[in-house]
Parts: sequence; structure tokens; C-alpha cells
Amino acid sequence: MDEQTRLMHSHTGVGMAGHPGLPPHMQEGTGGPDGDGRKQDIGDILQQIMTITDQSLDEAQARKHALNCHRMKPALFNVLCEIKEKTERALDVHLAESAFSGGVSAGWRGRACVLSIRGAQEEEPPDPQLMRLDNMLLAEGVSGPEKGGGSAAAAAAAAASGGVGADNSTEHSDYRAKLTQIRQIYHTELEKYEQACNEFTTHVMNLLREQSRTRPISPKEIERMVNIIHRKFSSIQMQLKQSTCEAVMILRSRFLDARRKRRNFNKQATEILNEYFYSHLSNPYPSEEAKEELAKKCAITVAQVSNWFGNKRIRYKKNIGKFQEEANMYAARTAVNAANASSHGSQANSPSTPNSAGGYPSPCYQSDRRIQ
DNA sequence: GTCGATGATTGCCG
DNA sequence: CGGCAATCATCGAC
Repeated sequence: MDEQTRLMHSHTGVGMAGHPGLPPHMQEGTGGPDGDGRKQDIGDILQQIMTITDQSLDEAQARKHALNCHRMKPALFNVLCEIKEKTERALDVHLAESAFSGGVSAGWRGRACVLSIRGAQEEEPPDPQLMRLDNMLLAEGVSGPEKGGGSAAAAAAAAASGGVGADNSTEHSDYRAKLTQIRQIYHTELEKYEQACNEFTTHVMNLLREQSRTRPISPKEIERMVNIIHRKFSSIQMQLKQSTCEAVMILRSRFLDARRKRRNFNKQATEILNEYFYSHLSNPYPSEEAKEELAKKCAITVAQVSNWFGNKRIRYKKNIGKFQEEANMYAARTAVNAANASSHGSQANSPSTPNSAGGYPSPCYQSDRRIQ
């Protein structure tokens, strides 16, 4: 049983017989069973309580101690508790937060915190904003498990921007280093907040326990207060999460900007694209599905495939002669592939519309050209 | 550094 | 909105 509950429930024992600490002037009128004496006694006590704030700190302290030891204290305390209980039931005040923010920090010492307020404990549903932030931090590898933080996100970013994957290790590590930095700051701050929250909570709880010696404060109220504190701190945490998210976003956009620096597609990708282009020379307009297929094969985006075909068409048309050799080469290769495929009884990859007369003039296939 | 190649962007058109 | 044409910006070989 903690001190507070003890104080709230003990009707017997403490200070019922004899008051060694009581100053002489408080002893008067405490002896007889006569009603007048008792009234006088209570009036006296109340008077002392009312004027305690007018006294010097030392005096007040002494007086407080004396009152605490007074034999009427448990009874008075109970009365106060009851009154408070009733008042609370009548008043459904929603001032908890404001009372907290304005009250505790200012009234940290001595001044009574306004805690006896209801309506502070309704279980609010998880904040969607907070969930969004949490999800994002998790996705970016900031709040997730330690190892390999952010590499998945970096890879995703690289893939999204058309990075080929093998040649961007420097930028990757740069990105990862920055992300790790953010991650570290985030965790240190989070830890700091948690520590501060715990310290503050302990402090307030001690304060309340201390105050429960003179004021009617129930464990429920303390719990409520703790809840308020936690909510306050989690709102601060949310700000931290928000700014961390922003930092990650900025980092990511910078990373993507850096990726914007054009990088030539690798040889394999170019070959795949050229193969399609020249084998569909009559109609070099891949459908959306074909573009997706090509994008997947080349490890680039559909937009890049579109860009490539746009550039290729215009440049081919502008100077067919220049592309003659290239066209012949791919035509020959396609022919060989088709021959191989048919000899193996499979038509799997043969183009549906091989180069025939159409939109773009076909180069003449010269069989004496070397393949490769 | 130059210059051709090439991926991306922009503005316009049907 | 997809495609075209012009243009920009960068790459990479020399």
C-alpha cells in the first residue's frame, strides 16, 4: 500500500492519540468531549489551512506538518475526498490539456496542479497521420530493423529512376550513409524524448504523491495525469517523426535528382530495344504491354522505353543511311534467331510482325554482313 | 576540350 | 494522351 492510499484510507492509527508535534496553541480545545470544543477545533484547523499561504515558507512547512499529524486530519481528508468526488461527477470539464500545459510547468512546485478533471481518458483511435508517418519511416528503413537500413528504398528509388543497379554503388552508399545519419538522429532523439517523458512522469507522480498528503488525489487521477503527459510527449514524438519524414523525403528527392544525371543504358538493354525496333521496323510502336515487357527485360521504366522509341524513331527517320548497318545487323540476328527457333520447333520469341514494307523504309538485308 | 551519341524534357499537334 | 520535333544536358571516346 503506497503512502497515498494509506493516507486516504487510514481512519485509525496515525495521530489519533496525542500530538507530539503539535504546537501548544493547537492543543487547546482538543481534550473535552463537548461539541463546542470540537467546532472550535475544526474552525481553528480550517482557519490555519486558509492562512497557510500567508506565512513564511518555514512557518508554513511546520504548520503543514502539524496539520498532517492532527487527529482530525483523516476525517477531514475523507470529507474533502467525498466533496471532490461529487464535484467531479457534476463537472465534466475538458480542460485537462490546457490545465496541463499552463499548469504543471508553471505550478511545478507548490502550486496545486489542476488535475481533477474528467474526460481525459477516452481511448482515442490510432491517429491516421501518425500511422502514415510510422508506415513511411518503416518503409524507408528508418524505424525498422537495423541491418541494411534504406538499401531497399534506395534500390527502389534507383529502379524507379531507371538506374541499372550495378554502376551506382557510390551514390547508393552516399544515400545509405545519409539515411543512416538520419536514422541515428531519429533514434537518439526518440530515446531522449522517452527518457525525458519518464523523468517527467516520475517527477509529476512524486509531486502528486507528495501533494496527496494534503490534497485528495486518487490513483485514478495520477493515472489520468500520466496519460496526459504521455499524450503530450507522443505529440512531440509525432513532430520528430514528421521532420524525420521530411528529411528522408528531401534526401530521397536529392538522390533521385542525382540519378537524373543521364546514364546510358547498358549494352544488353540497348540490344533488346534495338532488336525490337528493327524487327518491328514497319511499325515501331510497341503497345503498352510490349513496353512493359521491354522495360522489365531492360530493367528500365516504361517511360524510358517510350523515350527510347521516340528518340529512335525520329533519329532513324532523319538519317536512315546512318542506321543502315545497324539495321542490317539486327535484321540478320533476328533472322538467325528465327531460324534457330524454328529448327528447335519453338516460335517463342519470334516477332509477330517482322520487318516488312511499312511506315519506315527497311534497309536491304545484306547476307554477306557479319553477324555480331 | 571537342564532338558525336544518347537519354530526357518541352511544346505542339491531332 | 501519345507521338513528333526541337532542344537540352550529359556521357564517353578521342
